[in-house]
Amino acid sequence: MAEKVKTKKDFSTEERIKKAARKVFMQKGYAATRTRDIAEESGINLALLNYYFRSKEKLFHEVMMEKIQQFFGALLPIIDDPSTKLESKIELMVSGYIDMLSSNPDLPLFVLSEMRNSSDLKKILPVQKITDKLSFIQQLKEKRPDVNPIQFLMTIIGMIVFPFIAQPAFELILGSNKTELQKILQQRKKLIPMWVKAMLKAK
Amino acid sequence: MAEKVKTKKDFSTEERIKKAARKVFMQKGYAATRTRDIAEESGINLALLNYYFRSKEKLFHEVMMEKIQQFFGALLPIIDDPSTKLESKIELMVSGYIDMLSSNPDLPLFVLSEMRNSSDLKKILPVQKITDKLSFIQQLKEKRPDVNPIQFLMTIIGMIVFPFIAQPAFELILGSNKTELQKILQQRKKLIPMWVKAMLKAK
DNA sequence: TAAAAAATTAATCAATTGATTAAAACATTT
DNA sequence: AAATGTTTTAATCAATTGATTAATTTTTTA
Repeated sequence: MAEKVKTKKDFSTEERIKKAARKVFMQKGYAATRTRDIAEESGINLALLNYYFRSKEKLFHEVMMEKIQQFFGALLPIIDDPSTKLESKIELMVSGYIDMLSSNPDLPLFVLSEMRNSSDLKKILPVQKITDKLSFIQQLKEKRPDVNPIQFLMTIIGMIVFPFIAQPAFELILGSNKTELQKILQQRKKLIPMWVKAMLKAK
Repeated sequence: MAEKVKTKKDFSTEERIKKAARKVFMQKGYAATRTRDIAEESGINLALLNYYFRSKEKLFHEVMMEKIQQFFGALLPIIDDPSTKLESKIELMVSGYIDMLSSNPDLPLFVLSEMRNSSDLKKILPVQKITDKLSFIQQLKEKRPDVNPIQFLMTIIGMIVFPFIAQPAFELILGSNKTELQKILQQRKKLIPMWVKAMLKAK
């Protein structure tokens, strides 16, 4: 029941375990991960994992919260800023999100896979009542009142995120050429905004 | 070592196990699935699973091959038909794929998640040398020689598939309204082709 | 129908795995 | 330095899990 004691060195051990947990959980998912994998990856004794985090599930929960925040949170501040107009907002979110995902290519598949299971995690999502409040939604409604803004949101995010989710498949198509895929992802920073603008005009 | 004996009733038992395996594997993924789950789901004794399929992994492999075929195979015949021109090809693939995925909403996340692990599965993909042979790629090259056709392919498939992958997230946004999401997916049959045509013109 | 083969079951095994324990090593306080 | 508290370790536990076994029931063959 006693709370964890926070000493001066918040890094080391506890943080090393968490870092290893992030890596292993992200690569293999919750079910395929053994606590021994995490212990080995962080170079600590298995018992320390339970000493610091009580259980596999609790440790996972902490990592999952971080990753959900990272996945959804990176987008919200951009699309919710009322001071940037629609077109530059699109450029900002595409460019920013592609950069973030390039540094965390496993993030989307991890978050979306693990979301399906734990029903309690869904409740804690930072997605409460996005519907009308977001300035991005408002701006889409103004420009194209005839189309459900969710349709645009789905499409734009899908354009950005899907290449990361299907990365193994696309690497096969490209002859498992890793750098080629990187080049393509960078090109999309310009392509997607151009295409989205065309979409917004399409009748 | 002896091969499985194929009697007249290829359904029942063996097929019941496979059907249950499809359901449970698709819902929970390989690692989270216990053979006992499958046995229970199919109403058979646990030992029968090994009697018919030798191991969890072999059973999974059979299911996975099916699902890979279903996921990629449903697309190839449409986009590889040289007799349909680009625009109607787009309409066909969007409509057909949305229908197929509406009947199998777990398919994309399952296939793309499980692909990341088993490296041997990648080799057996029906994606060998898609690059130039596909008439769809050729047609894209003709219409827009300035853009890598993979960029279009990524985008179109992403538009179609992403809503299914992120379904739990979108259900939250829509207030976990299942029918609302169905309506949106049906609308996309017309929206996506319209948008893709606009993309193809965009400079 | 008797014998042989195939299908099914209950019980069990061995390995894995999350977690705990008790002792040891290390650090801090007095 | 002794006492106290904290961190780390090796060993072990109990539950789970994939798989097997040996016996039983059902089906097919002769």
